[in-house]
Amino acid sequence: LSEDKESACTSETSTPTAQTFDWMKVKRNPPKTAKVSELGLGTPGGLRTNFTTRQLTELEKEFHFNKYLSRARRVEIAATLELNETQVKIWFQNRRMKQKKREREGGRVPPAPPGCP
Amino acid sequence: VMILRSRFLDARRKRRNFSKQATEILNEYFYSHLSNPYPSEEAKEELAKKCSITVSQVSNWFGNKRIRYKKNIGKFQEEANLYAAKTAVTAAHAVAAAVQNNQTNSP
DNA sequence: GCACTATGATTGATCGGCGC
DNA sequence: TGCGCCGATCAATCATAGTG
Repeated sequence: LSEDKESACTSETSTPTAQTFDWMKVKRNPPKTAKVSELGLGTPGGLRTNFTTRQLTELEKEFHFNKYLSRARRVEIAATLELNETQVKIWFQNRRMKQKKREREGGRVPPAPPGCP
Repeated sequence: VMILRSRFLDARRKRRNFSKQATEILNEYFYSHLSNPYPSEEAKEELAKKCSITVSQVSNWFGNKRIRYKKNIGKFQEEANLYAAKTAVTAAHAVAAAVQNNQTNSP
């Protein structure tokens, strides 16, 4: 028994469909990615950092060893890979979710399709 | 640097577009819930079954749809009206049925 | 065949809620 | 009051499929 009460800008003059609901206005704050050196160096804030192959490889390796990181380990990895502790923390969180997703609905459907080019 | 791209030449590859009817079902839901196009987990499962795709694919579809829709509402206006009309017909049938029922049950 | 657009998937990061 | 985590979502991008 739940109803959505989204606000709508009813500027309709002839078109029944043309409302702007709140979800269409949602805007995310830009990433605050600072960096190891908190002074304006390295990553220009507001950009989605692209991890290098080396960083991803190391993170992946660590993940297989531990699904969760201790504060100390996080600091080490962040320093080694030149990333924020936050970035490492977020990476692990996303990685765990990815893992869960695979286990959940990725448990099958690998049979060899009959169609062959 | 460019080699970094080849790093993930993994899954995104072989991509299949969903069937015409699957897209039809997803769009119907999207436009009939345009005020709040966020299907619940249960709704996603139901849509996934009807469309013969996974729940994740349903989530991806709605995620992409919402972002792309609000990015350029005008571009989807035609599509929006199309599905709005479609659901309107359904509603009309319901109303007609109600009226019929009402007339036969009015002393 | 090739340029351009439509579309499904991936992913670093954000948002709101929860537990400690 | 703050922090880490979860679940969902955002937003930008990648690579491919479809269209002209």
